[in-house]
This record gives sequence, C-alpha cells and structure tokens, in this order.
Amino acid sequence: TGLCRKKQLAEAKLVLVEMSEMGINPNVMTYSVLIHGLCSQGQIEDAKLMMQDMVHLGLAPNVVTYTALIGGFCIERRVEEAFGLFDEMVQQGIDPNKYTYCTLLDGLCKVGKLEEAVQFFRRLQGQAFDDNVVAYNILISGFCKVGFMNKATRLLVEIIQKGLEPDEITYNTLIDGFCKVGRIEDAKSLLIDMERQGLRPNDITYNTLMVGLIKVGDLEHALHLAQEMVGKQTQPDAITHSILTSGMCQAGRFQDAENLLLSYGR
RNA sequence: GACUCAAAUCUUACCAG
Repeated sequence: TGLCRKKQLAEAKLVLVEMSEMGINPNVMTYSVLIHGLCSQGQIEDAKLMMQDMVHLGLAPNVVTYTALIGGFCIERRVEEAFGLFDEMVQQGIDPNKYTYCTLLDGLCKVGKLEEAVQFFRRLQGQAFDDNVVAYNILISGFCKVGFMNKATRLLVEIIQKGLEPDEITYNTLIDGFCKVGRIEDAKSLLIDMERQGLRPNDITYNTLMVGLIKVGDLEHALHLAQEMVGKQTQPDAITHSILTSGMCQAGRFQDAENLLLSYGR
C-alpha cells in the first residue's frame, strides 16, 4: 500500500489519496512519499497541509516525513522555517539523522550562508554525527559555487586525512568548481587523481570537464573527451550532446553542430 | 537470513527567482 510511484505525477498523487479512502489506508510511508513529491515540485504549502492531514488521521510524522518537508523549505530558500521544523521535530522527540542534517547543511549552502554551514557542521562533528562524505560534498559544493576553491580543496584534504574516501561526487564537484573559475589545468589533474584513487569518472565528470574546456576555447579537447567516453563504461548522454552542440556553435562550426544533431536523431 | 525498496550532495539547457 505504501509504494506509490513518485517522480511521475505529483498531482495524481492527490487522486491516489482519495482512492485510498475506498478501503486502503495510507500509512506514514505513503504520506512521506507524497510530501516529498509535493516538495520537489515546489508545492511546499500543500505539503504542509498534507502533514497536518496525516496528523489528523492519527498518523505521526517520522524522521523521514520531517526531513522531506525540511528539504522542501530549503528548496524554497526558506531556511529559517526549515530550522523551525527541525526544532519542532526535536521537541517531538524525533531524532534527526544524517539525512536531516545534510538537508539543512545544503539549505544553508544554497542560500550562501557558508560560514553558518561550516559552524553547524563542526558542531555536529562534535556530537553524534559521524563524519560522512555527503556532508563534506555539500560544503565543498557550497564553496565551489562561489569560487572559493582554496576552501573547497582544503575540505578534500580533510576528508582524506580523516581516512574517509572521497567519491565521484566529491571530485565532480571540485572539477566543476575549477572549471567555473577557469582553472582548467587543476580540473584536469583532479580527473587524474580521481582515477588514481580507483574511482571511475562518470558521464557527469566528462560533461563537466567538457563545459570547462569549451569555455576556454578548447573544443578539440572536449571532442576528444567525448570519444574517450565511448571507450569506457560511460556513454555520452543527452546533456553531452547539448554541450558539444553549443560548443560547436560558439566556435562558429554550425555545420558540424547540425551534423551532430542529425546523427543524434538516428 | 540477505538484498533494492519513503528523505541528503555533482554537469548543459529550460523554468522559477
């Protein structure tokens, strides 16, 4: 009963709720899925109402329900309210977990409150929050977004010093950061580091680097990377094609761009 | 008994701001 398909039809979920009145009772999981669906569509107010509904039905929101709703507020950049909910859940005796903390961390980063995010993170480290790579990734992404590559790099060093293992997302995030500030050589050497660590660059890694290369006018290298992808596990995807097409247009090679589009259509 | 199963982090464009 609780396994609704998400991602597909957020509005149809409302219908599902009504249908479940015909004999099938929604449970906490059902509501959590729906709330998450509404939140990711920016329907935060509806999500709030839905949480009230479930309470009225005698269903108690759990950590997943709260985290989903907290994430919704973060998407809307309403971080204050997100923390308000966080306080509320703690008062209800519900223990936040790493998902909850990471959601809040990301919320702080996305509104540019990086120092607060770091403070929050450090405070959590002192408590029951095991070091986890996702939290580091969130902070790294935050610093990369504003071009503070020195701070971002320092966090990567810290991950390694703690004996944790950076993952593909860690590297992808840093590569994007270096590309965005035009430090393409640093980005390239991170790709090498990544492979040296035994990590497989994925489609996002390549796409990210290609954007950087095109930005500094090195379309040729970007095209080579696309060739390289084919030889590996990862395949160029729709985003790859969009990047390359736009790169060709920027280089004035409209005919090549058109050919690429046509070949993609086959 | 184990596994994926409701919530967190990375790339282009679009949308929103």
